[in-house]
Amino acid sequence: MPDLTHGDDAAAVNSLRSAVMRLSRRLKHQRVDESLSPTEMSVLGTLATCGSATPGELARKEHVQPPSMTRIVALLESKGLVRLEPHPEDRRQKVVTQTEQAVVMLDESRRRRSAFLATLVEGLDEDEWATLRAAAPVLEKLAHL
Amino acid sequence: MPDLTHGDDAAAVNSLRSAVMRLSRRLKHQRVDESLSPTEMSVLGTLATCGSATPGELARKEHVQPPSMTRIVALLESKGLVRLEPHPEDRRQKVVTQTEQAVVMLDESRRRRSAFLATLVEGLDEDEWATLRAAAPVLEKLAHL
DNA sequence: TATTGTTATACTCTATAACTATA
DNA sequence: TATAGTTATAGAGTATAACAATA
Repeated sequence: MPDLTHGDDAAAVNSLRSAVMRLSRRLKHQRVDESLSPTEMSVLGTLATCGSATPGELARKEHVQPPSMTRIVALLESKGLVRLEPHPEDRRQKVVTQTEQAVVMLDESRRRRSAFLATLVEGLDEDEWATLRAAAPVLEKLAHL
Repeated sequence: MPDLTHGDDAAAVNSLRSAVMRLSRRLKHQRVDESLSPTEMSVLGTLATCGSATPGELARKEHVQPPSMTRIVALLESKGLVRLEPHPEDRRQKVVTQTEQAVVMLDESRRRRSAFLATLVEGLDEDEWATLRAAAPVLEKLAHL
């Protein structure tokens, strides 16, 4: 448990916040599928790892309110990227599952995303990129805490 | 210049993108001043380092279109956080400068932001936090490329 | 009575297009 | 003719509040 009252740590926190906000604004524009928002992409990514989930679970994981997730899931279903099934035990809930089409799309899109980020990462040297690569899983953990 | 055709690098890029998007969504809600958007805060941060700039320069730095910056600058001025002066050499341009009030506000807010991020960072161990601290400046560089 | 999900509605932020003033 | 900034307008994404169905 880091001591955030320390000056350097506070500075790092501010630096991190600023960089994350700026980067996210740029990434928003680089969409795999032009018609899919970052959160919609993120939901597909989550489903790719956890298999399937209820709308409520997805809303909590993506830090979005339930009505927003309703809208997102409906849009993804209309595009054939997820399938909605009744919950086996609780008839209030639904189960959202990714379709084969979503798997193919996510896979196919990886190349394009890399292409854009490559243009940014090429501005880094090997050491900087190594630092960032090491930090990626930590950032993911932080985002999920 | 890293080789992004390599599988691990591509995976790191995806991990990075996902984490940055998720984190940014959460940070959006943790505002110093409830009435200031992330971009507005970011503009103040930029002015804190570069002193003053024209609206056009700010729009480019924040990766926002000029009309959006017009709105942001107008809002910041109405709150007494920036001052608008005529450009000394080009009467089409304006010079945006931070006020003393903005300096105080940014300073005062640092504690609060740290308080929130601390709750997340406390979920990391020392090594993870060290990794993230090292990556912060690289992320900033990447965001500015 | 509490919880899951939905519908209706409004708000915030940003973008594009068209305009004004200056270079 | 080109550039800096603005105004007007539209669109995307999200939130809150009120509601329906089920537990």
